[in-house]
Amino acid sequence: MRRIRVGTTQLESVPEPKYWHLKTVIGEALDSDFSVGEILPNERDLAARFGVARATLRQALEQLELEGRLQRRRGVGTTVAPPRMGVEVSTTQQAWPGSAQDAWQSFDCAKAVPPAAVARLLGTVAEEETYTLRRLRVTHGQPVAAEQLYVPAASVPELSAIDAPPGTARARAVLRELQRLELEGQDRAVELGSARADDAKELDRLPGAPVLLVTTRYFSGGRTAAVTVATYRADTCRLTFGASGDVEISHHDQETRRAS
Amino acid sequence: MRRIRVGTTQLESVPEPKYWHLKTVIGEALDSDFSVGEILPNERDLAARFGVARATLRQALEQLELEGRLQRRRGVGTTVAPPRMGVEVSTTQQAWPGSAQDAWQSFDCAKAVPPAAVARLLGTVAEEETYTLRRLRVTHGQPVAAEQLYVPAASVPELSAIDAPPGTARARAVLRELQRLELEGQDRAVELGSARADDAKELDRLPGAPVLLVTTRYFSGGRTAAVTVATYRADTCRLTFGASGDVEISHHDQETRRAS
DNA sequence: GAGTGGTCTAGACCACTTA
DNA sequence: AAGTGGTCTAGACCACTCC
Repeated sequence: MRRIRVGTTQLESVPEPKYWHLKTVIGEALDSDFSVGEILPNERDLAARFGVARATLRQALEQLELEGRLQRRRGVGTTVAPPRMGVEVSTTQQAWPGSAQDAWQSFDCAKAVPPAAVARLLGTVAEEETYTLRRLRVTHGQPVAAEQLYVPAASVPELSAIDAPPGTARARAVLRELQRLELEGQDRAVELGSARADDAKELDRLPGAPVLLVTTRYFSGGRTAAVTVATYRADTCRLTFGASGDVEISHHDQETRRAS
Repeated sequence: MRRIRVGTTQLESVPEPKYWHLKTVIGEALDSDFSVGEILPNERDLAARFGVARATLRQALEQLELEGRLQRRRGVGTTVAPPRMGVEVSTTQQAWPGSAQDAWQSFDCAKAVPPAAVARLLGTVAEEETYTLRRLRVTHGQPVAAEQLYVPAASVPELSAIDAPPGTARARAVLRELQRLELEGQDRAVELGSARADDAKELDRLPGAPVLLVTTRYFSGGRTAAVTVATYRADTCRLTFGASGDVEISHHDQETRRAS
């Protein structure tokens, strides 16, 4: 976009996009001139101040929000976000969901046909209904993840569908039955996704917000006995595997000064 | 945006954004009418076909790309992306970087002052120089991750700076010294980030592209002996922790059909 | 040079929160 | 009612790839 000239000789072309440059400038300002929770000037003011269109300014803010440095709320404003919180995901010794106090609160259970992708993981035949629990993970008073737990009826044979009506009671019953099985192993995958409408609502985000999808398989009796798909807010969470949850990490400045 | 009316009574307001609806429609079309690698019509055509502005159409495509369903390349076009590849990140038994064939190829090593965030993890004093290796991870012929490895000089006391000049030779020397230490434990964190310019270039993406940052700490002698920050392409990678790397997972359809 | 996706503009209106 | 961020438009030009 800008071209640097010395005399009349064009030395270097700098096609660095405006929004990228803006992001850098604002990012540095956040480090030096703002503190956590502070509100920024509104987008129209900022755009005018930097002499760019609002759409361009927004592109920069979007990136900063993606990196967890800003928080924007419609009707309210843009604030400086606190550092991402470390959310433990590993649990060194493997355990069924619902064991002990694992920071999740169940609040619904129905029988439903799982998405094709989940059915494939479970190894169930298409259209087969499974228990489908819904749980929410709350940390420091903030909802950080919504989870869908899929348990084929075959995994909990002693649970009759008549035991409890759909709802929290049945959710507890399913989790209780799972504890009785021997957990032979588990498996995790993390990928980027965008929030479905229902997850977004529970996580207090807009639909389509970037999220980290954590898919876990639980093995028992030589089969996949259960599968969970957890949707973590990507803006506020850093998933930790091990004991690093208590350490402050911030990737705000990634540049490295070279020496030799 | 659209309002559904029966007679003159407004029954339900559907403020679902256009781009969100578009994303759904195109997503379904991808499942039924397109196969992996196929090229879509260009953005101007698509926008006209759906009767929206190009910016709106792009918002939908951006989301689909974020979810790993599309691949867009400037000057070329938009193609249907293959399912994300599972990339093993855990290594069940812990090991130093560079041990055995771990799919990483080192190609540089310099001494430099690490970013403040990394220095904090290492527990080094500010401005202290550390060995700074750069590695690339290639899977199926595709670069999937770029990594920065930080090793304080104190961790490899037997390595004299004069041993080897900066470059691949010194990189090998540092890794070799690390193997001689006893690894007492390691630690991982995963979070969302955007690609720095240098990483983006090596990963064949534009700067700012969404990436998964994997930060690993290696413990030895009661200290943090090394830290790595790996930048994985979020569009093409699914990080796996365990043995699930070989299984096909696709989160294209997440909807669940309810029953009871 | 033609065609693609990437950037940018200057407006408009909408949905939401707060006072 | 005022002010915020979210959505959308209709254009323009740029950087890149490929023929």
